[in-house]
Amino acid sequence: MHYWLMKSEPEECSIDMVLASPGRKTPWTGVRNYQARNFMRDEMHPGDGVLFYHSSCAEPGIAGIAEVASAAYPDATQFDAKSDYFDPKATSESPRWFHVDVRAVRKIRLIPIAELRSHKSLAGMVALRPGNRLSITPVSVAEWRFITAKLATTGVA
DNA sequence: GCCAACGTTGGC
DNA sequence: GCCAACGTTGGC
Repeated sequence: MHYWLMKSEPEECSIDMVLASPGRKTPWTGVRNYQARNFMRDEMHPGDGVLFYHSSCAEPGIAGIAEVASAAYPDATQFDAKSDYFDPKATSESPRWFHVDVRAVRKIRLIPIAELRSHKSLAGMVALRPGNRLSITPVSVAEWRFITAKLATTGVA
C-alpha cells in the first residue's frame, strides 16, 4: 500500500468533476514527465491512497481523497494527432506514456498549500519541496494519516 | 506578471 | 556525453 499526491488543474479536472463521473472514475491521461509516469507504471497499485490536489488555480491545495482504481495502461492521447498530448515518437507497439485510473472517494474541505507548509509533521513532504513541479509525488504513511485523519476533519468544511 | 526550479533539447 | 539555451510548472 502506497500513498500519493496527484495534482490536477480544477478547470480541467476538479474533485467535483470526478465525483460526478461514471463510477467516480477518471483516466489520469496527459502526464508527460518520466518520473511521474514511472510512479504510475511501476509503483502504483489499485487501492493506493491519493490526495487529490488542485493546482494552478485561485486556491491551490488538497481538495479531496481518492484512490488508484486500475493498473497502468497506455495513454491513448499520445496516439491522437489532434490531442494536445500527442507524441509523434510514440507507437502502439512501444507506447511511451502510461497512466492509471483514479477514483474519487470523497471531497474534503480545501486544505491550502500555506496550511500544509505550516505543519511541522509535513516538513518533509515531497510535494512541498521548494520549486517542486512534479505532478505526482509519493506521500509517507505518517503524512497520509496526519492529513486525512487530522487536517481533513478539522476546520471549516 | 514575476521568478525559482528543473526537465528537455540540440549543438558540438 | 557535456552543457547552454529554452520551455514549463506553479506558487505568489
